[in-house]
Amino acid sequence: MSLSIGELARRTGSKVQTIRYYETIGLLAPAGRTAGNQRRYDRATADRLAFIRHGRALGFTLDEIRSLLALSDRPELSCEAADAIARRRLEDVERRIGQLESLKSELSRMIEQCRGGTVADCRIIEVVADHALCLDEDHAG
Amino acid sequence: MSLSIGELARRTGSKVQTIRYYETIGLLAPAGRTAGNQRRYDRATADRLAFIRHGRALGFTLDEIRSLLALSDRPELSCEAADAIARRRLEDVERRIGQLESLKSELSRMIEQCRGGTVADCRIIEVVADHALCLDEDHAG
DNA sequence: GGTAATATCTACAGTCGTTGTAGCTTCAAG
DNA sequence: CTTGAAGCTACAACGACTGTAGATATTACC
Repeated sequence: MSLSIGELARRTGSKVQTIRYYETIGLLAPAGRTAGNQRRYDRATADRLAFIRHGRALGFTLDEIRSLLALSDRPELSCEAADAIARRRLEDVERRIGQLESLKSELSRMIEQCRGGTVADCRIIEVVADHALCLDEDHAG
Repeated sequence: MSLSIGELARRTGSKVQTIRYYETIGLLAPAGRTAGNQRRYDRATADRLAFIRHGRALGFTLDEIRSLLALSDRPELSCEAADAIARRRLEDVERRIGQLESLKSELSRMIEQCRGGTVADCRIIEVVADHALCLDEDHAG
């Protein structure tokens, strides 16, 4: 099984440039080349890329993914490190959800109070202008 | 009332560079200068900056803030446009919350199933490696 | 007035994770 | 043999800052 970069992109839902980018930052090893200098990929690289893309979809940074990949190459190690990375990510996600919930209620309230009319009495402009009109102080993103 | 850039930064919770950045992209007008070429700010600019920072905290992009600022300068106009911008932002926030909730449950499930041990049987690595192990297909970026 | 610490100035590079572009070469199909 | 798609490299752009280097200005204190 030998894939061109385009096919690999299609199968993993990546863009061609993204794959090349992963190579330049060392997340993927330099691909083998055809006589005409085009990259060819094997199964292992395709799996690795799928891992990366799925990690991204789960919200991990490329650095975290780098660590997870390093771990997955050392199956005999304790998975403590992987656990820590995932927990850190989860905390991040929870914090972000909290922030967004507070934004959501602020925005909803602004929109609800906007009864059309002119900018002069627009609640939206007013609230953005004056933080003190906010219910929640917590939206410091 | 005439503020140095540092004092303005302190009062609005911005960084000095951020204020200069807003000037270079035209979000703030070029500031007046002292004889020694240092920027000085009046009340109006401080208010404008507070508007921008609060808009950012509410999740608006700088382009949206630009529009909101333009509107706030034209109080006689209908506030329909401001309403539309806020609604768009709210939809965005709600979509983002949905995504993050799905990530959150995926991550929690991964962590919960990780019982220590070695990487070889680590649920976290396994799930990142194989999308098919996910409950929810929906965490696409 | 002198000096030292702090603040400000400009200009530019770096962050993160891509995405887009320009100007080539290579490949596959008809 | 030609055409068009796909690949190549190298580099710039995105958004919204943040950091750095090296020069100048201001302020506080003696």
